[in-house]
Amino acid sequence: MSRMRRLTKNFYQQDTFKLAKSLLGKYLVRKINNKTLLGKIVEVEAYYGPDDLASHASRGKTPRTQIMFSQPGLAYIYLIYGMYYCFNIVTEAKNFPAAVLIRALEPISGLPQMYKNRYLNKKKDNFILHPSALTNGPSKLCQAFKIDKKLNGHNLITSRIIYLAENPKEKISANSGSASGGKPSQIQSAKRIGVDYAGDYKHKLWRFYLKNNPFISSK
DNA sequence: CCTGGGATTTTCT
DNA sequence: GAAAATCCCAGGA
Repeated sequence: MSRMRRLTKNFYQQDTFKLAKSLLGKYLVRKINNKTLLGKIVEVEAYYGPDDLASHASRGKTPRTQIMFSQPGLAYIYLIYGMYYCFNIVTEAKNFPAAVLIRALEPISGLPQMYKNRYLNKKKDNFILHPSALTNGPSKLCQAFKIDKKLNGHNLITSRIIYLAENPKEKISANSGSASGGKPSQIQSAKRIGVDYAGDYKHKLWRFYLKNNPFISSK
């Protein structure tokens, strides 16, 4: 793994949809007890503005959603279905609520720890599973990377324990899957998952993923 | 391949 | 009190 470079403030100041697509191929870095977990982002969803009925912010500023109205580059993490977390990156200037949900990663390093984080206390045979099962869903990747509400509001631009990075060699366009000279991955747009209640907004093609990537959560 | 139900608790009505 | 930006497992085709 060649040198990683942390993404800085200006990266997060792009508009939400550009940022969502730019995130594909970037890396999530998580430090726990001096050890590093690393995953490549392969699937995201945008939640945009006060009118987006799929967004928590469509019901206004509340104790939970106030972070979405905050500055770009913060982590928005919430509990879902009583037992899972989802990890988002806040976008857009203050008072305009928007965020990008990270839906799937390709696990890059620290896989043994990810297995532990996902399957501790469960009677699964860890090593039968394909590695994609570690992080091919928004709450799976939170388990694997030990992301929970303690990190809500964390600043990804300055944090030493959770942040985003890029590999300068992959600057133009992300490569998916194997490293051996593949063509640049294409970005596929699709409907967002699990938002059937969102009226017209359920049809928006605001999910983005790397085409044919084996680590996405769904086609 | 697909469909349906249970887990579990915060959040907002 | 209902719903939720999910996951996992069982059962049927």
